[in-house]
Amino acid sequence: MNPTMRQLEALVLVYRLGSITKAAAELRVTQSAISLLIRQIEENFQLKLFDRTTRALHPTAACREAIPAAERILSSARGLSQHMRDLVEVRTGRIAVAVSAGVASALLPRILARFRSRYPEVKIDLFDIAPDELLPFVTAGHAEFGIGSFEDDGTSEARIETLMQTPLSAIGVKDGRFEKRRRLTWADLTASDLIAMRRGTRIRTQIDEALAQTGQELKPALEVSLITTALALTAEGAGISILPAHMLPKAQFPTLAAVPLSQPIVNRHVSLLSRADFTLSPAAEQFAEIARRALSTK
Amino acid sequence: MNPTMRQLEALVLVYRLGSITKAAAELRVTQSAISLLIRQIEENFQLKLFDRTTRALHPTAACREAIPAAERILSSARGLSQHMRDLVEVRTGRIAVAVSAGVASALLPRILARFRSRYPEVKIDLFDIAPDELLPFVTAGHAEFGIGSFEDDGTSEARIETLMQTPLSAIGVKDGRFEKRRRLTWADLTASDLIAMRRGTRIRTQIDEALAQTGQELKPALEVSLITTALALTAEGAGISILPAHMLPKAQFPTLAAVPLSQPIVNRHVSLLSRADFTLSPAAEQFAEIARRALSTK
DNA sequence: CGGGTTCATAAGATAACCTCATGAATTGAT
DNA sequence: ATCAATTCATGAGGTTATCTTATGAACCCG
Repeated sequence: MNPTMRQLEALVLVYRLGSITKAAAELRVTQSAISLLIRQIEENFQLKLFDRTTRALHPTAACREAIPAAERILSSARGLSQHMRDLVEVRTGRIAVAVSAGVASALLPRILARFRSRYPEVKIDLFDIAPDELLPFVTAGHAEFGIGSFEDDGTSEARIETLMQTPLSAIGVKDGRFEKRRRLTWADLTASDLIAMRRGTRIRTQIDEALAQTGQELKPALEVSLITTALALTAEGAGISILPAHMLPKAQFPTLAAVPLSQPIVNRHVSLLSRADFTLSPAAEQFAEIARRALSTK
Repeated sequence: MNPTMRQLEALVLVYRLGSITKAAAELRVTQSAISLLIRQIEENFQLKLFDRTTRALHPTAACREAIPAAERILSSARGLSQHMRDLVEVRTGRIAVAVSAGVASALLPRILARFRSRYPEVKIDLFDIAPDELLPFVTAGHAEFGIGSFEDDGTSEARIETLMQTPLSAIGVKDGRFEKRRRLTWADLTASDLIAMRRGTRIRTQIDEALAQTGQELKPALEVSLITTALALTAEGAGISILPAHMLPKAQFPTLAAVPLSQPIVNRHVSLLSRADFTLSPAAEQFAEIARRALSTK
């Protein structure tokens, strides 16, 4: 029969303190409890571990052989507990996060900075992938959760929480007038050169569908694949980009401003995606919480 | 709080089998017992270890981190149990034995051979020391027990058990007549050249005291310090040695024979000496047992 | 949709564990 | 030498842990 932790604890402590009474005091139990534990472990092993007169207490050879093993076991158990506590208190851990490219460049840096300053010990595996990949990637378990814009396709495998919702905006060069506008309509843009995402991308599809419902149509001068391309072109004066406001990283493009578009207002969601049937690790939970705060106060 | 062995056992088994029910079957308890153990360890750690729907069971990241540690702990515990069992069953161990020189050469070889063939895994530290050293050596804890001839000085620290008792004998060369004698008296020897241990040795002291009580006196032609010297001299025809019969190793001196001396009979004891307040290890116990049998049947 | 499977949970039984009270042996001080 | 103090052992009794039984809920599969 295997010894219990309690028995090993008693064994080591009695050995170290050379006394049942002292060991009992250390463990905050009565002397008879320890006396019993020692007897139990001796019965388990069918072996005397201490030669004890009423006065003195001497470990036997067998005891001396057992002590190192017992100490190893106890310290491993304590180490395990400590490690688990560290995980709970996010002093250690590793999380895998998937983000769509747009989120990665515009929103993630701030979230990441906050998280890393708060929980510097946690390792982060960052996967910046195409928006369409987000859902399967997380569902397959490659990442604990994902942040980005994607369709809720209704499969119950995923837990989806909307973190922020920003209107599609016109992004143009600050010229003293443009950035003062509180609002623009789609119709206001007909005279301008427009830069939009290529047909087939999620953003573009959403725009086209929304405009079609109001009998309008987007006629971009330029179509691009990457958000940063659009922004760079706009910054160079090539035209006005049509993008969700949150996708403009202000630090990176200080000369640009975003003005919300109305009639119709087309909202883009940024959501947090995770597997419905899996608990987030404490570290991931904290990451999600920081993402929530960073994006909701915006 | 530290996890219990039982909890770790359940954790590892559930992880390995991917099922609470199967783990329960393996441990011969009900499913609910395991369910409870898992919940307990989760509460201890304040951490989900398995994401479980009613159907499936998935280890969390924390669980995967815990498993190796848990397995180490369990296998150490089993290793410890195994080691203790090996000690009990004398499949391993190490014993320190002290013997006086006379015993070492004449009696020990046979005991040792038997013990080693029966318990080949046990390491033996053999100390062949002067008879006077035997008691302090064992009392000081340098050897688990000793075998030899010594005075029982009455201090209760030692446990003394007489293993054999042999009369002092005349040891001479087999010449067709000498070895046929069943018995000789001390008086019979007055005409012969006698070889005895030097004055001051225990054997000699005992002889002198016993003879003095019957008004006799030993007048050796030669006095030596070592038993083998006496035997070698006798074998070379230098005279008759006066020694306990058991001190003649027959294999080593095939030409010699021992004839008990009477009037008076002077008995020498060979005893097993151990510390009264210490338990013998299982290996030592077996060694003592073999010594007992080897010497009593003689 | 119903039988079969798996996990969760509540209640009760059993076993493990601890405390309390007491005794025996030994030490050390008077 | 005697007596108080210390230390360990042990038996009785209560508390806590642990297991079983019984049942329910969720899910899968045919």
